[in-house]
Amino acid sequence: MQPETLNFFERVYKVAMQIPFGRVTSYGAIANYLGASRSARMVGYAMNGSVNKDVPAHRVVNRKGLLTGKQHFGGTNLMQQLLESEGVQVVDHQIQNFEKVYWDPAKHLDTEQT
DNA sequence: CTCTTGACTGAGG
DNA sequence: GCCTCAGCCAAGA
Repeated sequence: MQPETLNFFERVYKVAMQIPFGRVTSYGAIANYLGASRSARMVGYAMNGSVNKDVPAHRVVNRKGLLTGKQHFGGTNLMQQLLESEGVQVVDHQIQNFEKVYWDPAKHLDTEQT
């Protein structure tokens, strides 16, 4: 279990940082992994401060594979370029082969996270 | 304590 | 298949 000493945001950061290279996930997936499947919005909200951290927020998109948060990356196509740099094809803010690059933390990670 | 906001999701038209 | 409405939940003022 996660120690409540860490805020909801901190938990999101940890999971996001564990996203493998060239892979992406959805807010709901992270929220579900944290046991807060209803708090998907909170995940994105938390990412707001993750930009300045070691959290690859660009690997986190909504359930449609759309780069909804690209706006928060400076208002440019930075987020898209970052994903393409990792081998993720992105067209018009939308991830191609989303099912292939999709990565579910609850499915690949364990309950333990350092 | 109450109200507002938000990088979401699912259901309905 | 696209658009709109409502629900959920945590943090900040």
